[in-house]
Amino acid sequence: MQLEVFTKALADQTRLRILLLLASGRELCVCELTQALELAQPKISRHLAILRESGLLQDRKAGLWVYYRLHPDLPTWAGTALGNLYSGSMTETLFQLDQQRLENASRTGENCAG
Amino acid sequence: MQLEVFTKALADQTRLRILLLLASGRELCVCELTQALELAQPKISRHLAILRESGLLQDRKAGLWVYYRLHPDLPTWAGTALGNLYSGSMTETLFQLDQQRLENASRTGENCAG
DNA sequence: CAAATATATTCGCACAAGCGCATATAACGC
DNA sequence: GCGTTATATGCGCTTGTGCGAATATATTTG
Repeated sequence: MQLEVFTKALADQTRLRILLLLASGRELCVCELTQALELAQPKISRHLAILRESGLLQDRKAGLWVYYRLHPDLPTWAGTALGNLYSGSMTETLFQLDQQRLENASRTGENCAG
Repeated sequence: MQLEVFTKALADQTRLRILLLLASGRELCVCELTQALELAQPKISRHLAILRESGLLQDRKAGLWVYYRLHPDLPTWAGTALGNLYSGSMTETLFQLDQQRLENASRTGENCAG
């Protein structure tokens, strides 16, 4: 993982929001992300593709769904840096709401044909 | 310090190189940075201005020189994240050479009318 | 095979960002 | 005040980047 690739991947709000939801090591499918971020699906998919091609995320297909998680080969410094950014996100409403909507969606299990 | 401001500030190679040289808490003047990065002075100055306006750096004028350092009000998570990126930079020649050229310049004290 | 659902991709566009070059500003020494 | 050194800024240009809207590709179900 090249440092500049890493920082450029973080430099977009949508990608940052996605990464913070995955920072804990959690695995999420595209529709869960669209619900949590309340953004159009093509937009999410395009940014997920960028993160995958940058080596930050790994995807796993399961039937109709595609699950994304932090890439297991991510170097330690990168994972740790993400954790620091997660700390920094605690004071910003935007990111907090993402987390809440994610919890709500996975608790109620609503849609994604789930 | 807003998370997105922070990540966007890091998303340029020149700014990343500057920040990694300052990550230790060290204070450097513009001419030391131009020597270490081997880049044109106006380019360095413009990126320093971006980092200052983003709240990442603080400047201090001393006669003919302007010294830059990490902004003292930078939140803990930001400083720690920079430290992690510094770890990530250890495997990349580009950043290593910056550090070496900086050491050489400050050891020999060459120029900057020094 | 058809319909439905989940995800990915293409396209044209608008805007942001970085660049080189020239020049402006500021502080110092004589 | 004048020249010199250090730093900052303005300008035109080119490239990159994100966007919305439409469409394409899978996979499942009936």
